[in-house]
Formats: sequence, structure tokens, C-alpha cells
Amino acid sequence: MQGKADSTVPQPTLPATGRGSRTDAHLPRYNPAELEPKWQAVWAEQPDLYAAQQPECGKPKYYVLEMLPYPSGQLHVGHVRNYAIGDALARHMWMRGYNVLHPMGWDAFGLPAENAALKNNTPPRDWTLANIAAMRRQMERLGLGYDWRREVTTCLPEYYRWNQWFFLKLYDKGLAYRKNSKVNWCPECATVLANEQVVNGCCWRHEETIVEQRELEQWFLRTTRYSDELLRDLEKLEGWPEKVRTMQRNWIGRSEGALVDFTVLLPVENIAARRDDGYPVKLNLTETMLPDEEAAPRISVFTTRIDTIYGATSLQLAPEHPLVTRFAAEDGELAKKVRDLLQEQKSAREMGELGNLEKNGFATGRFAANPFTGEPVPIWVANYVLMDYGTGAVMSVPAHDERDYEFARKYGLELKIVVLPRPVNDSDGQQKEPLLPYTEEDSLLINSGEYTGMGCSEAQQKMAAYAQEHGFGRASVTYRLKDWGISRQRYWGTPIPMIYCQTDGLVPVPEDQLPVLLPEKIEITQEGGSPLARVPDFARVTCPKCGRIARRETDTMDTFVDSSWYFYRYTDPRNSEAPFDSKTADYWFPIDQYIGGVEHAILHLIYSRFWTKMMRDLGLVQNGEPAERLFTQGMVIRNGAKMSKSKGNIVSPDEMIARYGADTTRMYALFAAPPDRDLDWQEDGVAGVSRFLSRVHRFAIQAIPLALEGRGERLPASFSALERRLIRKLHQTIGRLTDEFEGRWHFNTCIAGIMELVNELTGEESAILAGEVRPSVLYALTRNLILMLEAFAPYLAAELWLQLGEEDALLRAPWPPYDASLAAEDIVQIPVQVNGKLRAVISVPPASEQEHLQTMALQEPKVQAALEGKQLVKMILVPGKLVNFVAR
RNA sequence: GCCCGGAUGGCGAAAUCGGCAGACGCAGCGGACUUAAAAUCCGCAGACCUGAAAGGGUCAUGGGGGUUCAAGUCCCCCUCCGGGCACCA
Repeated sequence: MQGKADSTVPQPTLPATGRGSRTDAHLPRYNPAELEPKWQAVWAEQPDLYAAQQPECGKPKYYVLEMLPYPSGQLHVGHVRNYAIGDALARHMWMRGYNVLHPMGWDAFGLPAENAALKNNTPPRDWTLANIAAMRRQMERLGLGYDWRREVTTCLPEYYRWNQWFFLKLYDKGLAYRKNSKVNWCPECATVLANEQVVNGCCWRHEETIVEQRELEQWFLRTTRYSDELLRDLEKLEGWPEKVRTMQRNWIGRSEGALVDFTVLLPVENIAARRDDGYPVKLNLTETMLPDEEAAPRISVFTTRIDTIYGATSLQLAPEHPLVTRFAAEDGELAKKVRDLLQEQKSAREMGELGNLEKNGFATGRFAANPFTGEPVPIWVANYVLMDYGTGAVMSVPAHDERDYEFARKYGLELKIVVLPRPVNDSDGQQKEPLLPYTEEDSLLINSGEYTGMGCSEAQQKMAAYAQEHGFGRASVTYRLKDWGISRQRYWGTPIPMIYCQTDGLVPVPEDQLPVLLPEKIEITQEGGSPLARVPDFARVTCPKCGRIARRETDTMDTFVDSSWYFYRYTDPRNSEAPFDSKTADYWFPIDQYIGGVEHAILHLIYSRFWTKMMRDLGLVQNGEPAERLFTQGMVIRNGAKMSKSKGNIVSPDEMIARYGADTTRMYALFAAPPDRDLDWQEDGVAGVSRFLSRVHRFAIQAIPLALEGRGERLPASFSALERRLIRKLHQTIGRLTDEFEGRWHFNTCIAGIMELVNELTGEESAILAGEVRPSVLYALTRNLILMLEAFAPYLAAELWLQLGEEDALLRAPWPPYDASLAAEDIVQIPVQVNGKLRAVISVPPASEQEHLQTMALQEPKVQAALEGKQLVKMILVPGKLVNFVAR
């Protein structure tokens, strides 16, 4: 693509500033509308400008990456902020002498392309590629320094064939599998969603659309194989925000506990002895009541509190539990109750009120034996038990669990206290009555047979061991994380490379037949089901094994597969033999700094961590985590609200660029707030940054001709007072920027610092232009000012750099070393307080001794007045900081 | 309910280690330039009280308590706002 300014991208039309009457009218004014497209064209002629070098270059590597965008066709200001942060960092690291990899690409598969196709009757591919071209123009117009030769577009066969290749490897390793299961279905997208893509019971893309549950055959990736490692390695990710780590921890949801089997007993009619309340009396199982082996031998429950099992007074099963289905098959009345309960759940979900659904349930009339006590407990069905967590069955301990307590109170189920706070007895010897439900674990057991008197955690271990010994349970760990369902019943995605053959069953597409190309000329309709299934040429294949007619898999992959490994492809983007060269990837990985929105804290960031671990186990990479450091920038809001079409508060980057230029737009995005916080976009503030850049320009073009006379000269050995002051400010600013780029990234204060420096310079403009600052000093001032601007306003910096007579790219110039002695103050202002109240300020050399501070401070009339008639109790003398007299 | 953030002038914010609260910018006010306006440049600017003025004083970082010579910053309690999770056994 040529760097010529494209007519579809608006160019600045209004000059941001006029001519200063104080300065000469003949001065060229700052006109980004002219200056920026000129440089854009120059840069387009230099494909190496932002190119990463080979590992052999000898420089330390630095991989800085912003999350790749979906090519919607339009950048929004949130993107601008994201890329301005990354670009500032990349430019800084170039100047610091690193071999920087700073690539960009397109997350180009996905549903919007199909929707657009329906609406405009354009093929998804054309729509997507046109959007990419438009957005790339916008990025170039912003002056973002990407290595475009490494551009990755996920919807192209040269990329997605490797998705298919990975899929075959995963299938081979048993990490990709097919199963029939209940899945999330978004009626709006007309496709299945992964658990991570369901937010509050709604689709992540359609926040108003309730996700339905459907039973479907689906492909899954075994993310749970890595549950434990994904959790453990979070501890190592110290360069990630704590917030993201916590969210992932909760999402993985590891719980330690135990599985315990309860034995199902014969129908209650066969039990002779019963108590008045209908409970069977304690039975000797071997003599009076045989376990009902045939009906359903055992109900396995998962519990984190096996220590409370002596207090279990019922079992609660999810309505979908297979045993419930079985009971219902024999009992029409029960079947109806189950249906009603499920119906109620369904409508609650549709109302979006699943969370506050009242606990509800009923007894099945059947019983099971508690393996520790032999006591029969009734088997219930309850709507608060989830089939897809643990075993879909829980032992109910109402005295020691909030939910069980609520349920038991509603239905009058028995409560049995088996845990007491320590100490068990009050001072008067009375046994303590805990407030129910009592759920503390730092407690002691009672009424628990041989375990009575034990602490909870000790009992947990002993009981799990006992259960294992006797074959009815074991210690166990359960995760909330589930396998990743990747099948999508959509067209615009990576075809899953599998074939269904009547003779041979599931047959993977042989590797040498990859890629399975996505057919391009297809009619997009709104019909249900996978669109590819309606393309006979695609769906009908011959079986690679037996050669007979077979059926191709017509679902496509979740687009999150594409983004799980795209950053590896950047390291070796044109490789046609492998997804990437391992050696090259090992050089660049892990990513040194990954930057993006927090909305991907779980989705993309957990999938890509999984993918990296999987690739490591395939021997493709060495690293176990994709990114060393992660930075999540704040949202861009306007008038306190998230930007949205419905609120009509969207800010268009094109409009900003048209009015003020790219440098101003970028710089404002960094100046208005620290990058991790939300930013309220205020156009008046943008105008302020524009004025600042005009001032820089006006000053520089006048100062540079004078400065050039001192080019190549060393700084003089001693400075005039004015020179000293300006050089000091310069080095203070260099120090500030150097620090901030080391990690805190408060670019707002960096820019404020540059503004202070420029204020200082323009404040002395007439003296400087009158030659009161020697050329070599002025040269140092202007040159370093330009170097500091580079990260924030690359167009203006490039222009001034040229004026300064430099031919080479500014990026290749070394970052100025910070000189603390030049930055040091000669005189500091020290506040003098009396009893913590400011009374005077004294000016002293920074290294003044305490005695000197004391003498100076006590000479101040206001200090003397404040001490008048008081007894001096204490003196706090902090050299360089303050003086405080404590007096009574 | 639980877990993270956050709250500082009219506004966006700064104060990196406990040491002059409000840097820098926006909006505002005054002045210069201009026939005038815009633009630009120079200056003022937390609130309240007091003073003709110079100045002086008091109060101020969501609220309440504490530690300290000294708290926006550390500790305890509370309120509000934003985000995440939410019957996970």
C-alpha cells in the first residue's frame, strides 16, 4: 500500500493555531494538515523503518504488542488510546537500543462479516478485506510504527491452515474431542457459545439476548487438562495486573474436597420401622435392608466439607441428574414435578433472574445410606444443585451450609449440629450454641462418632482417607473451568478438518491435504444450521481411508482459536512449512509487554495461556506463558458514560485528526489521564494539546537555526545562570521520562513535564533569540526536546529532526542519558513549620547541614512570632525536605 | 453477598519513600496587540473570614476515629461510584 494520503481519511483542514502577533507573521505556522501527510508519504517509502531485526543483530530484544483488532472498518478512540500507549513504548525502546518487534494484524473471522453480507449483499471476505484496508489507512494516518511486513490476517488460508494443523495435533493427543452435551446457544448469533462467552446468562456480543441451553454434538478442546497449571502459573505472572489474575483464579475455581458415595436403598415401602416423622429408624444395613444394587447402586457427591458428613440429613440432586431421570421413568407424578422444576428454571433464565430464583425442590421418596453412619437419608431433587458442577449431587448439611440451611428451613428438614466453635464450652461449662448456619472451619466436631473432638481440617483428611480405604470415596479436586467448546454453526471461520465416514467413523483430514479451504462463493442466508452444510461441493468428500463418499464437518472454529496464537505467527509470518519457526519464536518470546483492554481478562487471555502450554508440550516453544507483562488500559468514556451509538456520545478519531492532526489526537489520549484509568474525552482538552504543539513548533523553528551553529560542539564547562536553569530543567525532564518508561507509564505526567520545559524555554524566548544562550547549549536543549517528543508526537518530532539537519531516522538516535548533577538544584526551598503549620520558606543549598537549617529557620520573623512565649520541645530537621519546630 | 478498583478546585488531573496539597492542562477572569473580533502573548486564580491595599487568619484531598513532630499517603470503621464473580456444594 502506498503511503499517499487517501481521500477517504479526512485530513486536517483547520489550522490549529494562527500567527502570533508577538512573533513574526512570516514564520511558517504549525500545520499538521500539511506536515503529517508529507511524513506519512516519506515513511511509506521506508519499509525498514519499523522493521524488527534478526536475532543476530546483537541487541537485546523487546516484543511489545497491542491486542489485534477486529476489522469493523472504523477505529474508535479506545483503539487510538491502546495503540498510542504501545507506540510510545515501542518508540522509546527503539531509542533505548532494543531490537523491537512491534507488529499488527487482524482478527478477521467472525459473525459481523456474515451480518454485513446479509445486509449489503457483499461476500464476507470482500467486506472484511475492505475494512482491513480502511483501518490500516487510519493506523498509518495516526503515524503508528508497525512492522507491516509481518501483518497477520486470520481469515486468509495461509493463516487458518495452521489452526487446522493445530487441531489435528490436538486431536492426535486426545486434546480435541467430540461429545454430545448441553451447550450455550445464542439465538441472535445462531450459534453455540463457549462458557467464557456467556455473560450474566446473555451473549457477550448481544447483551440483551438470553442464551439458551441446547443439546448438541460439539468439538471441545481439553483446557481442563491444564486447569491446575493455569492456576499455579498465575502466581508467576507478577507483571500482570492483580485484577486479571484474580479474575482468572475465580474462573478456574479450584476447590479441594472429597467425593463420597451414598448407597441407594430399597423403596421406602419396604422399610418396616419408621419414626413418627416418617424417617426410617436407624437400620442395620446388612440385616434388614439391602442396598438396591439394581436401581442405582451409588450416588456420588462432591463436598468441600466432608467433616460435616455426620450432619448430612438429606441428599440433593440436580433435576437433570441421571438417577432422577430414572426414578421419574418409574413414577409419573415425580416426572411431572421434575418437568415443572426444569420449566421454572428455564423461565427464570429467560427472565434473567436465575440468580435470585427461590430454592425449590421435592422428595423422591427414596433413601440412601450415609456411608459413615449407616443412617438412611432422604433423596431430594433441588433446583439449587447444578448438574454441570461436581457430580450434580450434594449432601445437604443444613446446620453448616447457608444454602442447605435455607432449603431445610423451607421444607422442615432435619438439622443436626456437628461443628462447634472453639472452645466448645462456655466459661460456665455450658455447651455453646452456634448461630446457624455455622460455617466456620476453625472449629471442633461433635456428634461425629470417632471423629468427635477433632478439628475440621484434621477430620477432613482422616475421613477422606477412611472413605478411600473402604472404597466409597476419596479426596478430590473440582474445578469450575470446563473444556472449551469450539464448534460454531457459522460460515465465516476456520473449517474444522474432520470427516465423518460411514465405514471408518471420524477421520481427520490428512495433514498434506491442508488447508481445508473455506468456499468463497456461497449464499449467506438466515436459515438455521451451519451454512457450510448447504454447500454440497464442500460437505461431500471422499473418505481419506476407504475412498467412499463421506461427509465433511461443516462447523467452523470459534474465532478465539485464531487469536490464541497469532502473536507467535508475527515472529515468522510467511512460513509455509510450519505455523512458525521454533527457534525464532524462542528468541522473541515471551512477549515483553502485552497491552489491551481488560474485557479480555478471561476470554482471550485464558485461551492463549492454554494454547502456549499446549504448544510447549508439543515441543514447539520453550516458554510456558505467552506474556511476561500485561497492561490493561482504562476505557475511553465521554461525559462519564461508556461511548455507545445509543447514547450518541461517540468520538470519531477521523474527526479529531481532521481538526487537530494525529500528533495532537494521540498526545491527548495519553495526556488526559494515566493509561490505566478511564479517560473522559473532552475536546477542549484536545485543543489545549494542539496549542502546546504549536508553541513547540514556533519555538523550535526559531531556535534551531541558532542552535545549528553549535552542532557538534561539546557543552561548555560552565553555564550562565540562564543556561544553567534551562539545562537543569531539561535534565529533570529527561530523568522523569526515563523513570516513567521503566514501568509506571504515567505518560500524562511525562507530557506535563515536557510542557513545563517548553514553558521555561518560551518564557525566555526573547533572551534565547537574542543570543543569550550559547549555540551549543541551545543545540542540546532543542535536540533533546525533539527526542522526548518522539514517543508522543512522531510527526512533529520528525519534522524538527530534519530541520536540525539529521538525515537518519529519529528512532535510531540514542535516548539521552540522564545526568543527575545537571538536574540538581543549586538552591532549594525548605518549608519551616511550627507545630506542623507552615510559617516560612527558607532558601538554602540542598546539602545544608542541620545547624544551618536551624539557624536560618529561627531567623524568620514569622517563625519567631509563632514561637513567642512557647517552650521549644523538639526540632525536626530533615535536610532537603523541611524544618518543623514543636513548641508548647 | 463475595473479590478488585476508585472518590483531591468549576472540570481532566499532580503529589513515585509519611514532609509546602492542587504541578500540567481545560474552562474562567484581567491586561497587551487589534478599528473590532478571532488567534496569539503576558498575568491572576482552592474555599471562607479579615483588610483600602499590601497582607493576615481559618478551613480544605467522600465521612468518622486512630498512629505520628507531620497523613491525600499508614491503621480501623462507614458511605457512595465503577468493574468482575455470583446458589460452584
